[in-house]
Amino acid sequence: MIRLSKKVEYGLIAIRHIATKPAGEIVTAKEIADTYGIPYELLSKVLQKLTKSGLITSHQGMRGGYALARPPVEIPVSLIISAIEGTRQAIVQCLSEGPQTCNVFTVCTIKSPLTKVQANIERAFSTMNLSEIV
Amino acid sequence: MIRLSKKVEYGLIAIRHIATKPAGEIVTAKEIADTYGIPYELLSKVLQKLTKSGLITSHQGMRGGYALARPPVEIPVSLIISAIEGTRQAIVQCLSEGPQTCNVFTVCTIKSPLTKVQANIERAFSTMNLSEIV
DNA sequence: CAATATACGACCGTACTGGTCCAATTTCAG
DNA sequence: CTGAAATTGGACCAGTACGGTCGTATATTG
Repeated sequence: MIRLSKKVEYGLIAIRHIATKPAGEIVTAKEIADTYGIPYELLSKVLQKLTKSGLITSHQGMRGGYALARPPVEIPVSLIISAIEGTRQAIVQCLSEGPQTCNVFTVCTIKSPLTKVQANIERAFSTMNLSEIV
Repeated sequence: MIRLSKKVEYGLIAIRHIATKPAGEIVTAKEIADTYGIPYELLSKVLQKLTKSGLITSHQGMRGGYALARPPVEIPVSLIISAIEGTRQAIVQCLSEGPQTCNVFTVCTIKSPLTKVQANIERAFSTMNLSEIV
C-alpha cells in the first residue's frame, strides 16, 4: 500500500534506542549498528540527518556519539520521517509540487478529495511521538 | 512523506471519471487519456488491473470500454490502490514480509508501535469510497 | 471484412534506494 | 602531543522500481 523507506526504519529504531537510555547519555552509531545489525555507514548518514534537523545532538571525537536534543514527548514521529526523507510531502505529486511537475495538475480531479486522506495520514504520524514507541 | 504512485493517481482519476457517467455507460481508455492528458498505454495497463480485481468491467471490441462493476459506494479507495499496487501492504517491510526479507526482524523494536499508525492509514483509505471523490 | 477496442508481453531510460568505500575532521585519553 | 575513536561528508555502485513506449494478438461490432 504505502511504505516507509529503510532509512526511515533505521532512523526510528536508532532514535528509539537513544530514547531508552537515561536522558543525556551518549550513544555511538557503532553501538546501534551492532545491536540491530544495521549497516554502520548507512546508519551514520541517517543519524547525521537527524542531527541536522535538530532532533538529536552529536558529539564528535573520542567518547562522542549522539543524544536526544529534546525530551521524547516533543519529538513527533512525523518529524523523524521528514527529517530523513526530506522531500515527499504529499501523497499525490500535485499537492506538494504543483503545476510545474504534475502533468495533470489543471485537470486533476482527485486533488481535493485526497487532501482529506492526506490530513488523516499526517495526523497519524504527528500525533504519535517518540515517547509512545519506546 | 509518503507518496502514491503515478499509476494509482491515474487509476483514481480514471475510475472517478467513469463514476461520473450515468451508471452502466461505457467509457473508453482513449477518452480518459485524452481528457486528462494521461499516456494511453500506461492508463490501459492500470484499467486492466482494475478489471482483473473486479472493480470495473471491460468490454472488448468496437464500442467497447469500461464501466463500474459495482455502485461507487461499494468501492473503497483502499481497494483501488491495492488493485494497482498489488504488493506493498505495510508501511514497514517487517509487517508485510516478515523475517525472510527483513534483516532486523528479530531485533526490530518499532514493529508493534507502527502497527497503530498502519491501522490508522488503512482506515483513512478504506473508509473513503468512490462516491466521496466524484 | 475492416475498424475499433481491450489484452498482454517486451523493452527502455531514468531515478531512487540501499549499501559500500574512503578521506577529513574533531575530540579526548593517556 | 600523539594516537585512537568518533562524527562528517563526498563519491560511487548495483539493483530495482517507475513511468513510459512499442508491437502484436484478440475480440467485437457495423
